[in-house]
Amino acid sequence: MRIGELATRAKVSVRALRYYEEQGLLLSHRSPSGQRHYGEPAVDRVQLIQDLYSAGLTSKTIADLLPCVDAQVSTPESRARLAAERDRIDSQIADLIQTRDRLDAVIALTGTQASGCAYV
Amino acid sequence: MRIGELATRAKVSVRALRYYEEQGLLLSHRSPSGQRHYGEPAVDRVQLIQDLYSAGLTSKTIADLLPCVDAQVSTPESRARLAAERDRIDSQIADLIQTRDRLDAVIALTGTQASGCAYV
DNA sequence: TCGATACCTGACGTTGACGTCAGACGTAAG
DNA sequence: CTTACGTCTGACGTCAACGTCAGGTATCGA
Repeated sequence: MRIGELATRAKVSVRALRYYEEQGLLLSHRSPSGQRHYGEPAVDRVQLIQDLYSAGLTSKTIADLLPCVDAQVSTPESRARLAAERDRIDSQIADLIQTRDRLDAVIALTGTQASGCAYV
Repeated sequence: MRIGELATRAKVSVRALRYYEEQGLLLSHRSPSGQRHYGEPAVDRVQLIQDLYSAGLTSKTIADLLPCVDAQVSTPESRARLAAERDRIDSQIADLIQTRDRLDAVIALTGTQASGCAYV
């Protein structure tokens, strides 16, 4: 498929896909005229890239780690890197849960007021 | 305390504190010469602000919601806003857990290789 | 064959949360 | 009183992940 279709199916912009390629996260076959073509697995890969981005990983980190995901091989360094990122995400989850609970408490408190309006 | 001490104790930069004030997230008493002074609760407040930032809230959103936290009062709109942000954080947590598990799987796979080095 | 899209490569613009620097004033220790 | 450090207000710089625009080429349905 071409870049437009991949963008639609993976729900990202065409610009984002070109950016991923620029960062070495996504490969494409080029037609003789230079247009990018992708296989089916590209859809999942883009999704994975998005997930890693939204988990707070940077392009460079993703570029470092994706080869491990691809080849399912790792050097001692990349294993450490993977574990470090996993731990970072773990503590990020813990922080988020704390913040969510704090928001919940606020909601509960402000909810107890009958109408709870500031200018009653 | 003055801004430098607050920065140290809350582990943020002086610049960040001035930025928070600029965004309406943090108040200060000014000495006659114009220097900022803070009370003890400011330390916790800065921590809360940081938590909300790292949960993905924007300055404006935080500025909208902090009055509810302070006064423990809310309008119907702010209650909806609080709930919306809470739900966003919830799904963010779910996404992070998925990504973490995916990383775990990768670690498990690459770990099975005895030494797992790419250039064995 | 022709027009409507889709795609290409630069390259500059955007946004948020600060970093950093300049130039001037405040404050505390000796 | 001086010296050194803390603080002040602008105001420009930064960085990542794209958005957007310009000018030209490709592809495809009718």
